[in-house]
Amino acid sequence: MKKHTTIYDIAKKANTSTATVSRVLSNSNYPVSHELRQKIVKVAKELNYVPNMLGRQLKTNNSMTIGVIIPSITNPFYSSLVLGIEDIAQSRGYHLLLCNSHRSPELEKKYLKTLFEKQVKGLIVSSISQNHKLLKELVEKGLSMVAFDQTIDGFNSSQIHFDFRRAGLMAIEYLWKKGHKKIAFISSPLSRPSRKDTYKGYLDGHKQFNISVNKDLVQIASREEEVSERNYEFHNGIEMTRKLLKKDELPTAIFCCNDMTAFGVMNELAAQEIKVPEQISVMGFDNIEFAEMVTPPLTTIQQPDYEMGRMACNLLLDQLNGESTEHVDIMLQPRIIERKSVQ
Amino acid sequence: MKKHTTIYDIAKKANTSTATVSRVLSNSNYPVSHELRQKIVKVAKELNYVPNMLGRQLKTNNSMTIGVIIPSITNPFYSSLVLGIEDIAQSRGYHLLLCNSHRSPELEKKYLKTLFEKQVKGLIVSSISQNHKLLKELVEKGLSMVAFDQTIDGFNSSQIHFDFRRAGLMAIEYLWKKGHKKIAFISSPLSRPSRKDTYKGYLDGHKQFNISVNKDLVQIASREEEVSERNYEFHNGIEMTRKLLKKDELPTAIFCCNDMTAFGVMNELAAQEIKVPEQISVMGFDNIEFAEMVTPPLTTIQQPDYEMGRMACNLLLDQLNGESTEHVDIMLQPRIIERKSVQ
DNA sequence: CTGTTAGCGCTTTCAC
DNA sequence: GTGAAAGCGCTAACAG
Repeated sequence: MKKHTTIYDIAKKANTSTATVSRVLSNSNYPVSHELRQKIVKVAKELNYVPNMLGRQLKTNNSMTIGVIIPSITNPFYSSLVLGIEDIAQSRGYHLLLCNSHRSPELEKKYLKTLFEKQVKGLIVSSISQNHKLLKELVEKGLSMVAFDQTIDGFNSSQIHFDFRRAGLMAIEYLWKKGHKKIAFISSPLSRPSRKDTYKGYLDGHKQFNISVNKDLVQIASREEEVSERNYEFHNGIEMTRKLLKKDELPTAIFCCNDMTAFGVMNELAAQEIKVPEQISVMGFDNIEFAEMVTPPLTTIQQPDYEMGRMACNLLLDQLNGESTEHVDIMLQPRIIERKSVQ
Repeated sequence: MKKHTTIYDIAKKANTSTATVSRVLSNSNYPVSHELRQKIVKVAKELNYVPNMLGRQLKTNNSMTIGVIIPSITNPFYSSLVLGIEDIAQSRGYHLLLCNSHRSPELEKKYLKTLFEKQVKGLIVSSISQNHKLLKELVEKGLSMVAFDQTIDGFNSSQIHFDFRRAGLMAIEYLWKKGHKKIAFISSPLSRPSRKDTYKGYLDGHKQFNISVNKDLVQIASREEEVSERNYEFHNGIEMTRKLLKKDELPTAIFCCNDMTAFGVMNELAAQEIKVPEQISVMGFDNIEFAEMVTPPLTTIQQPDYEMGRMACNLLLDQLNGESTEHVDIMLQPRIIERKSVQ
């Protein structure tokens, strides 16, 4: 584990200056004679030179690294999102610092700080915190960011939204057209704006199609997710279904706040020997990869996770590179994916 | 987006030197008088100081960042692994650079190089490349690494293995004890040592329990996964099941190389109206989160993904911090998770 | 305790 | 085309 060779070593051996070596080895388009150039490249190879990017980064104040903060990579929605982000980042020469906030505002805050200290200039974040003071501060200090899921107003930053409210409405419309009038809603707590909007859409749909809302059919968890809990959504789906099935009036269809919850619902229905979709239809939300893998394959609403990731990253990098200074606000539209869980 | 304040600014305003400021602000245990210390902290706050870690990193030659290279974060096995890694990294003050190799040796190589240039001193890798020349070079140059899945010999690095061969054997033993004698094996290509070992275990089991191996029951994909293909394992499971069901002799149980493949198998069986487990039992491998969410819940072999991630990261960081210089080789043992897909 | 100073490895004026 | 030299922001001898 000896000393690494630096451009200084190369300059010495090639009888030239560090300036010229730098010009050649950093692919600058600064003119350097062909012979010298070749010599430098040759010597660099001989000495087994590996550039130390920290030097460059310190000098140029550009770390070519972006940060990503999400609740948990274990959630397939986020893993697809991150894959999309990383694919673009990689193709444009950036690396990606991954941070799982575990839905903890404290952790999120810590990450925000340390990423910024590491000179991350671009951030893609699905913020859990209600308090955007720090985020705002950082943006003022020069951080570029693209936000997901949550409307963060009051400062300049691009945002990618998904029309949850419309999605909720579309779900009800779809179910209503299939003849359903007793449609349950099963959800984890409405602690995120996205969930609230989905629920609003559910209500919108009832109004629009003149279906009365039966409170017994709305089962929203009151208990918040524990930070370290695994498979929370799934288990909550089970729990809420049990509650639902104890009520006097049973639904003919269940609309779930996400696919994992829907899996829990289907699981409990199967346990109680209720056939999906023959006796009760189930509709999910997200269209994660597994939605097509369960039996019956889940009818759901697509959130274009991978594409959202790519889009977010391109947006961010354009912004970072000054290729586009204006901040965009994108509202992606839902699409229903018909499979077999709704009849 | 003005100039950031540096320790120099603080030193000036607090009438002291950068050395002292650094001592205070970097939590060094170097003695500094209480008054001066307080003053520095106060001024730092006033000036809204944010340390620039690049300076420190360049100086100390320690980036407090580790790299992770995996095939794809979209695979739930890897996302749990990465979560485990990140949880430990975070708790020990490190950040994590995530790289998806997409099973491309070229991409893997590129990541290896760029990570090293970024002064990443620790790496956790599930290598796809057969050629470990570069990896070896980097380790010689001072990179610490922990490898997964693949035996990389010839140089010092910790490795975490899983006993795939024994797992294969255990699966057959389990199935045999349930009375199965016609056990199919469905797998993606045996391009990774882990898969080969699983298959060896399958054969071991047949030998041990005196079951003759019927080649018709062994369906291993010949077509390699395309780099950008999504849900490959799932679709391969479907495809191989179709092939299998065309044969004269049908199995009473199917052992799959991983859970995703098992989902494909179950899906196709359902499509052909074959009941699981009444008519054919299905056994998976990995115990990803979704294994308990499908219907029927999948009986499978546990690979302790999250724990492996934590372990790998702790190992790596101990090594980096010189807390343990010896390189460990760990072989984790399989455990059968009984659910409902085997009868 | 405190300050001076010399870099870490690289880029980038600026002068030649 | 080329090189000298001044830093980027920070830490760590070393001297006092």
